[in-house]
Amino acid sequence: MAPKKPKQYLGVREIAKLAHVSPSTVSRVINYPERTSDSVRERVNRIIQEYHYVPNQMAKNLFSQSSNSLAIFIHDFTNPFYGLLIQELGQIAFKNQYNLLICSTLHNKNQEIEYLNYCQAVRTKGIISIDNHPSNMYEHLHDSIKLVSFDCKVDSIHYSSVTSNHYQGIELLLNHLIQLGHRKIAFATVNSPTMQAAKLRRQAYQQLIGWHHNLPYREDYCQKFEGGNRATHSGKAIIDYFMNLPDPPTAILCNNDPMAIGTLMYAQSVGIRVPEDLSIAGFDGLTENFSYPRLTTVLQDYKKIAQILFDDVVDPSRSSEVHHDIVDVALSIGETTGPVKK
Amino acid sequence: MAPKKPKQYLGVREIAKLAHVSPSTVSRVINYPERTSDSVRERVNRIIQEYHYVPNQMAKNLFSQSSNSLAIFIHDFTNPFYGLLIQELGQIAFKNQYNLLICSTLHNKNQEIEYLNYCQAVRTKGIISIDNHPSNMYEHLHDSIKLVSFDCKVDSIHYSSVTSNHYQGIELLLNHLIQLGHRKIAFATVNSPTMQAAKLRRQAYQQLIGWHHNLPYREDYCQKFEGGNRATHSGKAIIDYFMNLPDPPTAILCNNDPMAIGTLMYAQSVGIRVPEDLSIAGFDGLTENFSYPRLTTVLQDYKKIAQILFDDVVDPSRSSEVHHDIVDVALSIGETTGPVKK
DNA sequence: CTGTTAGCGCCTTCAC
DNA sequence: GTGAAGGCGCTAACAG
Repeated sequence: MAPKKPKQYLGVREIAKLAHVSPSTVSRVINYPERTSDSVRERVNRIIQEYHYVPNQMAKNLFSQSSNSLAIFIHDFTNPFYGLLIQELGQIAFKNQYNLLICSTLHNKNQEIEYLNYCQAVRTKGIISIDNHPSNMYEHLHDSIKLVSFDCKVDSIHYSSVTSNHYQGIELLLNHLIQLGHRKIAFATVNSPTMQAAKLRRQAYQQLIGWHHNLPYREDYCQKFEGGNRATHSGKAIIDYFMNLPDPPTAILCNNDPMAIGTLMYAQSVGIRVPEDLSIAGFDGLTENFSYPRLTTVLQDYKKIAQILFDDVVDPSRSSEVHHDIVDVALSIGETTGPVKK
Repeated sequence: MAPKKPKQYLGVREIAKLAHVSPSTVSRVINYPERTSDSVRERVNRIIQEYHYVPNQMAKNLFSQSSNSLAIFIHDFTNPFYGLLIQELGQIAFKNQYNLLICSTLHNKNQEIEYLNYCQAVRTKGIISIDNHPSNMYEHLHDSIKLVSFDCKVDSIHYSSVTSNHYQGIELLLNHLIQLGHRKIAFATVNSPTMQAAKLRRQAYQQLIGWHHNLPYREDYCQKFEGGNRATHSGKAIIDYFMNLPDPPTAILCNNDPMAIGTLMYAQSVGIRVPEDLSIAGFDGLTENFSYPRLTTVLQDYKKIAQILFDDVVDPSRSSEVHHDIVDVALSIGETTGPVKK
């Protein structure tokens, strides 16, 4: 039979009529083929293919009381690390027959609430909240909706969370720099109060700096700069600020890769040699954030993070209780860090 | 009443019972409040709020025969430009009560087909295909599903498309460079055969180079390098190749911003001054792709693109026929292009 | 192995 | 202005 382009969606009943069977037999052929006779199965399947029958998922959903969907709440879609994470989540979801609903909230509280309502309306299985600001918006969330957050602080008693081991990352960077002889290590953080990851990294720096060879913690070495979309742009401000201090640092840790790359580029453009004059390191670990020379940075294990986020939401053995996972990171030594200048 | 966390989803019937009205009255209060008396409306609304009643969207969908959803087919999620585009699409969709289904296909044909099937199963209103490779997978797509593609070539008779005016972009760049005195202008393209945008940019370069002051088209000035995720990494190869030609160019156009930034960084790291020794320009126009010095590039109008994509799929006055829109671009002159060295 | 029946939760005629 | 009845498309229990 020549395939025909359908003009109108067919239902089980039409297919049943065409195959001279009952609707439930059609349903059975699709869902429990082993419970049907060969002859009937073949006949029905032939009709299904010939007419391009596609079962109405909405009816299935209604019946099963679930939409098999996961919602992703995210603010900044243009952050490539989050892109990678969502892509990975998409793959995992696909394998498990889930689909991903994108709720891009752009820090709009009303939008957040409307999306949240929609998630309940479609009986979403779970919500994965990425880099979302703390909020009490989840208080009326239905029990059947699991919520798990990445890189953000929510009600830790009721909801699970996953985060990279930012502390470990900073420690690895500091160890590396100190081995290279650095003692004057600055930290460029971001001024966004909502980013939990940034806060943790900054705290790790503040705590660890004193424990390594008893370096003094200096206020002037830990400064806030513009982050988010404009992180790379902060490079100029970072160099201008730190290199004009009376006692400038010999190494600068940046809160994330874009900031580090901006810093690197600006340093080079004003004649500061990296790493001969200044060492620079980032945090995130995206292959796309490649630079010349290659950036020393901390790699986050996005695959593992995605898997845990997914399991926390759909795997019954995990989702039944609240977890707070911290995922190991790894140091990636590039060419932007080197021995301190004598 | 103290708000109570629901243990189980309520239906119209429960609400109706609690408010001492019939289910249809509850439905009417929600959908046609003006057709109800004040007293009943208030009473029902009070119960709805008190019990956090959320109408089951799946039942509504089943009844309305539509899921009010749009699917986005995309390969590379980590491209920030596509992130920006999807974010914008998400905003437009939200305003119009649509939701976005993410189908991240990663060049996997089977996955593409399964997603496509799912889209039909949920009676998706439309599919927006971003940077997708040409394929005949759409041939059995149901008539009610509108398809529109961005930056990719599909069956142009049956499906609409939107694309930036790549030709215009290249022309603006070439005019700019020629005004600066450049005559030896190279083009670094990508080796991906599936990217329609790259192909159009390369063709524009090849055609235009001869028309501007009768510059000769030189094979050796138009070369392919690695693109996609590793575009930035191509910087070394680009510089190594072009600058070692017997007659090296004075300006390099790159197919996209990441390539241009990689080229810029590598050039600087090996002591080539930009723009004094070499002019470099990109294409895409993302604020995140900021560099020092600031990159000369072509800005794509992602807001307009998103709006057209959306309208092509849901606006009946547009979606009823096939459109092929080409969106104007703008030149953003930065500091990586300058007068040619004498 | 197959057909009949009922119902998922909602909406919309149609009477009253 | 309100209630009763039927159906959207599918599936699962229950007969045969």
